[in-house]
Amino acid sequence: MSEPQSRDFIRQIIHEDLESGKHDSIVTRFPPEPNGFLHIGHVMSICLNFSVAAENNGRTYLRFDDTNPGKESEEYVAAIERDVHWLGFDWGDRLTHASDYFGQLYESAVQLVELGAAYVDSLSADEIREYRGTLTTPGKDSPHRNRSVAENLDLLARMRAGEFADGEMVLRAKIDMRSPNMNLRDPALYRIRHVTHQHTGDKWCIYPMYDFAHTLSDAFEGITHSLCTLEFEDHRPLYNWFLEQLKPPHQPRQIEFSRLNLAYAITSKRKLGALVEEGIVAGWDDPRMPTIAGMRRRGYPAAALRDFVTRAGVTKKDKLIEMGVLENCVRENLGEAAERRLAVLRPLKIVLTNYPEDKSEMMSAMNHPGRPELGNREIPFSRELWIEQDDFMEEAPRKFFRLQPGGEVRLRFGYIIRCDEVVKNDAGEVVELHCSYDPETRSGTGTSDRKVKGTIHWVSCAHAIDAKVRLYDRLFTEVNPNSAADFHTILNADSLQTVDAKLEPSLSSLAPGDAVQFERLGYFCIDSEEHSGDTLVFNRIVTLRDTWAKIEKQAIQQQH
RNA sequence: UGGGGCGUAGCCAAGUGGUAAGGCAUCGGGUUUUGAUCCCGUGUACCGCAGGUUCGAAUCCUGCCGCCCCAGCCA
Repeated sequence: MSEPQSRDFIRQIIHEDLESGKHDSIVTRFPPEPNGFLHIGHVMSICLNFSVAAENNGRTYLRFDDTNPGKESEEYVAAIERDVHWLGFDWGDRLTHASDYFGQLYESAVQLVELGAAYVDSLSADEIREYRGTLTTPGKDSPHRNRSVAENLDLLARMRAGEFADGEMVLRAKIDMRSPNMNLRDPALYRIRHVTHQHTGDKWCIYPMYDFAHTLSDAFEGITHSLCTLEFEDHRPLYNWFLEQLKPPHQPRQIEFSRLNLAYAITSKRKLGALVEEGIVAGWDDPRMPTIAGMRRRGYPAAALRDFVTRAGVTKKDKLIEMGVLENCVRENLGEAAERRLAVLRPLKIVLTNYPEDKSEMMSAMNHPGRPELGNREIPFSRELWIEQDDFMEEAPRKFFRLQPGGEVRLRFGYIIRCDEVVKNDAGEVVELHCSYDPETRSGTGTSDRKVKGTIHWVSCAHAIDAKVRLYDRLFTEVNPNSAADFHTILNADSLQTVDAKLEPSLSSLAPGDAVQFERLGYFCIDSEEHSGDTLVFNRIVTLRDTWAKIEKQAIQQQH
C-alpha cells in the first residue's frame, strides 16, 4: 500500500492513532435519523465513514438514530439502506439502531442518577427554557435539582412505568447551569413520549435524547472515531462528559468536519420534505432533488458521486461547491461509460429532394468514439429526416457553422447536405427545409473526406421512435437557497421542461437506468418510474459541455 | 456584549518556519464527421488585516476584522 501524499486532518488523526498503538483497528459509523431521505450532504459523511474504515481494514456500522418516535418511519429506513448500498458501501452484519440499546441506555441513566450526576425535573418545558438563561446570561438551578438519589431513582422508575403524562417529568444531567456552553446547562437526557416506536413498539414510553443515546451507542459499538459535522462541535464537551461519568470500556473520540453544501441546492431534510409535501416536486426521488434517490433516478452514477465528495475534500471550512464540479464528475464518468446514440429533441423536418422516395439505407455508426471495442450499430437513413431546430438558422451569425440557407453541413454518419429552400407556414415560421445531398460523401467511403465546418445529428422520420424527454434545471435561482428566508420565493419556475423527441430505433431496447449519450446533446437515461405504457420517458442527466452556447451568451452580453 | 469554530486565486484544496502543489472554472491554441472528448498553454494568490519574533513566517506570538454554529423535552 502506497502512502498518500497528503491526508485530510481526520485521516491524519486516524493514522497517528494507529501508529501510536492507541487503536489496533478502526471502527466508524454512519448514524442517520430515519426521518427523511439522504441527500448530497450525507454522501460526504457516508463516503468518509465507510472509506476511512475500509482504508484501514476497519469496519463501519449503519446505525439508525431512532430516538424520536413520531418523526421517524420504516419507509425512511428502507430508503436509507437502499441509498447507502447503492452508493457502494456494505455494512455487513453491522446494521443497528439506537433503539437496540434502549435497555442499556436506561441502565446508564440509572447509573448517572446513582452517581448524583442526573436528576428528574418537574419543571415544564417553558420553565426549563426560562431557567436556562440566554447566550450571554447564565441560567439558574431548577428547584428540583437537589432531589435525593432515592427520590430520583423512584421518579425515573415511575417515568418509565408510565405514571406520568408527556412533559410532566424529564431526566436531566446535573452539570452546570452557568456554563457558557448551553449544552452543559443540565441538558435533558430522557423525555416522556407515550407513542409507539417504529422499532420497539410500545415497550417504552420514555425516550433518550440525541446526545445521551448517540454517545453511548458509539461507546457500546466500540466506535473509535465518531465523525460528525461542525454544528456538533459544542456538543463534544457533553459527549466527553458522558464518557467520563460512565467510564465505558470503549472511549470513542468525536471529530467534526464541515458540511458539504452544493450551490443552488437545498440540504435540509426539513425543507426537502416540504418540497415533497407541498407537491413542488414529485417526491423524494424527483430527479431534481439533491437526494441520493433523486440523483440516482436522474441518472448520476454512484461512482460520480463518490468522486465528487472526494474532490470536495474534508476540512473544517464552510463550503459551497459549484454545481459544475458535480456535473463534471458525472460527465467524466458517463463520457467513458455511456454509448452514443442519435436523438432529436426539438424536431425540424428536412426533405432531401434528390434522394429517391422509396429508398432507405443503413448507416454504420460507432457506439463510442473512444472505445472501438464497443462496436458499431446501423441507423436507417431515408429521404425525410428530423434535425434539431437549433441546428438551423435563417440568418446565421459569422461563426455559426451549422445549417443555413445555401449552406452545407455533414449529417453525422451520413452525407453532406445543402439547404436549398426554407418552407414557412402562414405565420412565417420555418416548418420544413428542402435540401439536397451529395451521394459522393457517404460516411465511411473513400470520397467522404470532403470537409465542411459543421456536423449535425438527425433521425429518419420513417423510422423514428417517439419519446418524452424531461430536461431538468436547478430547483432554485439563488446560489445558496439554504440561507433564504423563504425558499418559495426563489424557486426556479423552469426547473422541468418536457419535450417530444424523435429517437433512433435502437433506443427502444434500452433498459431503465442505463445511460447513453445523445450525441451533441448530453447524457440521458430512461426514467425508472414512468417508462410504463407505450411512451418512453427519458431524463436528461446532464448536458454536454457547450462551447457554442457560451459564445452565444457572450455575444448577447456584449450587445448590452 | 457569552461560548465554540473558520479565514490560502471565481469554487474546492495542499502546505505543520526555508521562500505558495493539485483539481474545477476562466482565457488562449492544437486534434476532431459530437462546437463533446483528448492534448498543450494560461493565474502579480499583498496566504483576512496590522504589528511583532526570526537570517528567513501562510506556517510562531499579539491585537483587530469578517463569516458560521449554539438559548428543542429535534438530530
